[in-house]
Amino acid sequence: MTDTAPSRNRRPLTLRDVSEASGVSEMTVSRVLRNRGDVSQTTRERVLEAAKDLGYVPNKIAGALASQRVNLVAVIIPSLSNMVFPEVMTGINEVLDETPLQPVVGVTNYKPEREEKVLYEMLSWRPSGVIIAGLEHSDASKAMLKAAGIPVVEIMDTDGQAIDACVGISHRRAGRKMANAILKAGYRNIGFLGTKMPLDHRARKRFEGFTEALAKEGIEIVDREFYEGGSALAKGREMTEAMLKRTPEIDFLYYSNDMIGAGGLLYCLDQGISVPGQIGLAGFNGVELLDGLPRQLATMDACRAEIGRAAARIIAERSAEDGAIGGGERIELTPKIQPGDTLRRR
Amino acid sequence: MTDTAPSRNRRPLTLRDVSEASGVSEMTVSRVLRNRGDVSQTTRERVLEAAKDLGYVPNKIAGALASQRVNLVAVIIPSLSNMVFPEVMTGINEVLDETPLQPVVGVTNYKPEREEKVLYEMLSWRPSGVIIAGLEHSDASKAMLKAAGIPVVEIMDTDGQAIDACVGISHRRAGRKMANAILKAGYRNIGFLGTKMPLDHRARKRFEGFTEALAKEGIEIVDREFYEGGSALAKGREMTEAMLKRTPEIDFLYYSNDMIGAGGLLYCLDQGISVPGQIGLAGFNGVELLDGLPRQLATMDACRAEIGRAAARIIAERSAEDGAIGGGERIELTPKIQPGDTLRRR
DNA sequence: CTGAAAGCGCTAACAC
DNA sequence: GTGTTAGCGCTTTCAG
Repeated sequence: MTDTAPSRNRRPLTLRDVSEASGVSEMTVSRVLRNRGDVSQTTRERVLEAAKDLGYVPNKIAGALASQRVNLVAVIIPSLSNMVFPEVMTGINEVLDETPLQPVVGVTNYKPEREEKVLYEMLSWRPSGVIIAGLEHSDASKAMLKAAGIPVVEIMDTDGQAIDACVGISHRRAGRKMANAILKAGYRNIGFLGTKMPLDHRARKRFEGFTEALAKEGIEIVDREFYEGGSALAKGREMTEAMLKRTPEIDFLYYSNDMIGAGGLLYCLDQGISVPGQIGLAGFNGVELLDGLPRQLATMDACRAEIGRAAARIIAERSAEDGAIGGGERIELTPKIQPGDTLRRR
Repeated sequence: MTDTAPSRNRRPLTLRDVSEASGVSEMTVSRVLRNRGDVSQTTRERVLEAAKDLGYVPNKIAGALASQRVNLVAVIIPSLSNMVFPEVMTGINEVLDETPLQPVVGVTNYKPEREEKVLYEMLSWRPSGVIIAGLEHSDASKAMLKAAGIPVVEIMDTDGQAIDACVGISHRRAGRKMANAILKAGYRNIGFLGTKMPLDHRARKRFEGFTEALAKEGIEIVDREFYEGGSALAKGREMTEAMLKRTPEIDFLYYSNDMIGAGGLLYCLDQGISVPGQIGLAGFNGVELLDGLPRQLATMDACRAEIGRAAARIIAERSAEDGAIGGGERIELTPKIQPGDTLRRR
């Protein structure tokens, strides 16, 4: 803090510093640093060396203001601790890495008011595009997205009205598909276990599609249970135990995600319940994380990485064609059932 | 795309638009929107209404350039799919939510050259501070961090020389501690299972501390195995099987993370191996995710959330006192052993 | 191939 | 309380 204090509050270097150090005009320095326009080999080298010597880092704020171009893509998702969104991010990164675009993520914790705030904050940096999870947003959020004048891709879900482009799966259809597979396998006394989150619209839609398809065959869920908080694995265990004790005639358990499903599976194995003979089980998501359990849980791949890739591609393409908006692309992917070892085969 | 095409390439609204719409000077509009300085109640309302009507979103780029202030904190981490970094993020968010600061995350995938690129990219937005995982960085990265003139907090690890501030645990000490606990429990034929990643310095340091403490008691690891890629749970199973077949005298398996440890645990239970009697097991990280397994794996809490909180606090404090740099705070947290059910008690 | 001038949209620092 | 004047550090545009 005294004699050897690190240079504090040092003025950051500017183009002008590089210009003076290299004896080349600011403009030419700028051209060299951006690889724009023709610059002679000699000046180029001189500039590069000066910049490196000084440790110059360009100021993107100024650059963005001057060029009216910001190579940022806002990515707005509900959660990171979910295992599903990191995979979406991977897909997004994969595509954006090939472009000048950079993702910036914001997390909403499934709260509309947080989404609104995060969105406002991100839009105020004037990104080149927005990738946002879900089709349900507050009116204010929708208004902002429409007014932003940049490409908007809503991801994960296709059941509803998109603002602009949209990439995802139909969760309603996914629920129906699983219901039909379960019925076809001969199960009839079905219990449902899910999260309490009323704002997880995709889980809700899966549930709706599920019950709807059962209803079509004149079947109703015999029991249901919802949880919140805590370790999903442990919760899956507890809920399964509670439900099986309460409703012993159950022969199938449908879980709204793989983690609680895995908990249930472990419980059943512990109890010596025969799976999938006595009881069948299924989850949702296809999380690779769980490969390695004693049995492979039946599940459905949510196409996470592909959703990320497709969304990023849309932004990248439109951004290349000068930020055209309103393309309205709609990509519905088709999740496949992975029967694993917990869904009886007929 | 034709008649009802959404307004494309609309010029974004500026302060001037709000100024004109409300009949108040740009400066006053700016004051209202930032809650700065005294503005009469009437004009304030008039401005707010105009801004809302128009759907004005301030341009932070221009604001940041003019004020030389950017309320962004760069957070640079190796991975998101790890379960450990999301928890660090949670801690960071918790603290920054109370401040005007906003985290922006960059992911390096454990690659120094990517770290360099991500860092450069982020620094070029002139953030108020940097939180970066690890103490090992390329020379260029170190130079950038030193030259940036902003608070830098290196997190997760304290074994080494920090650039500025530092918050974490000593992984070497953590490794030693676990080794001593294992020896004290009476195990002598110890195998190690870890990741192949040579760039995961923290795993490496744990391993070093571990073998060092064993050596002090004249003991050497009897076998070791490293993996890469794939589902950690499945890999843990496979590696464990391979090692136990190869080296049947083993009585303890130390895993470099909880996921492979859990795989090993499941394998042992499958095989009817008595845990922790016949074989003891331990992992590292204390991932809550795994609560709910048939047995609780012995592990060590890495203090992830607290690390995030402490790091964010340092940035927030220094940022409040005008971005002072070189504070050099050093916070070493002490991870505790959670013996769970897989470490014999004496 | 290189340079000079004029902003980008906002805010700091003053006047009034 | 409110308005005016200069920039912030870069890039665009146009002239050489």
